[in-house]
Amino acid sequence: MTGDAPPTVSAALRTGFFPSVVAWQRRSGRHGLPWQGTRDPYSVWLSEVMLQQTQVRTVLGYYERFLRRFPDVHALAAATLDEVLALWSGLGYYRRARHLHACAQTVVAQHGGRFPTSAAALATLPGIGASTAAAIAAFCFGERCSILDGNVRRVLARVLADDRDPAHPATQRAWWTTAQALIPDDATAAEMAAYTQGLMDLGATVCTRTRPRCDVCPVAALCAGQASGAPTAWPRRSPRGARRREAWCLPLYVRSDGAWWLQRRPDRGIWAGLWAPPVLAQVEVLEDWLCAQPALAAEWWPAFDHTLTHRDLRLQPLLCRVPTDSAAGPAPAAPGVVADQGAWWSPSAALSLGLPAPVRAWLQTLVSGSRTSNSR
DNA sequence: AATTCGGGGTC
DNA sequence: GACCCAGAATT
Repeated sequence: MTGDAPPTVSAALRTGFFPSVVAWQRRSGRHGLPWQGTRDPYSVWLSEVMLQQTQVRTVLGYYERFLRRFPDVHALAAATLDEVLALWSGLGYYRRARHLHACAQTVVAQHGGRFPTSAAALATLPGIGASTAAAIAAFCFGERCSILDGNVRRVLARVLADDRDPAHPATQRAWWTTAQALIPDDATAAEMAAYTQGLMDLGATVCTRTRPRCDVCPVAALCAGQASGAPTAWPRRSPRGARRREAWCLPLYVRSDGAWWLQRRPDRGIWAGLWAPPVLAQVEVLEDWLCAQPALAAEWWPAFDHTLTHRDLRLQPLLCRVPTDSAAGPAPAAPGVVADQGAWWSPSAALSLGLPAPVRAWLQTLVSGSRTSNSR
């Protein structure tokens, strides 16, 4: 199918897709995930936000830990952002954690601690977009609304043999319309829950990216992609986006009497709100500083790479010691240090903070003493 | 409409 | 490496 018009949903699809997915989910879908088997909007919301752009396997450990610490929306709303970020540390897309916290506070302050019950109302809350709102509304309240995540986009593109660019907004609008049209007017709440889960399960376990298992697919008979014999031709690959840029990143680990100086990163940008050492973008700044203070020894540790969505970071850790009595005192006089945004932390305390993954990895390496430094 | 947000997994 | 993953917010 080509062009900008929404794809026509055939009568066969309109009548057959939904019940096939529902029946298949009940028989062969996933049922044991920790966020299943509940209609508690808080639990469902937490799982949906964690699962945004994140695979189930990655989320599993985080979800249980988070729910133990914050068992309901009131506990989460009463927490500090630092506590939330600490539990989110390593999961990435930290704006999600900030929105999660803000959303909990909004639900408590403006909705009496109860989540809105419609997708439209849910979508007005921080961090809840159209797809997440639909997931919560369908799972918890049986609303007849469709999700449209990466799995569903892939399934739809194949079922419709739709050649349009998945990244194009017009394509997304058309697929929202199609997805909605696949839901019967008389779908029950229980069916909506099974259907929504079934769409996710189908994309995750059957209609996979590289090796779709059309032989066990409940909608294979309705699928134009399968009929073509080459279902992996869809979804069409987007034209290459912007290439990741390389960036040097020189974290300056300042140590004093066993304590580490860490400071909170700005509210915007990479690793927003997390704790990290001062990060220099240019080595010259540090070298000038060191030349002026020959008594301080700086150690250069092996550089390593860390990939983000839009950056190829090349991290060059630097280790610097300052006099032993300063750990209880003021901020070190070092490049990049912002005194009122930082503090000294013991190793164990530091590792309980919200840290960027490479910072956590490096601190752990250092604390465990499994490596020796390259003194210079 | 295009960019900006992490980190980990797969092939 | 390329691509993807239960996307959303911002500009």
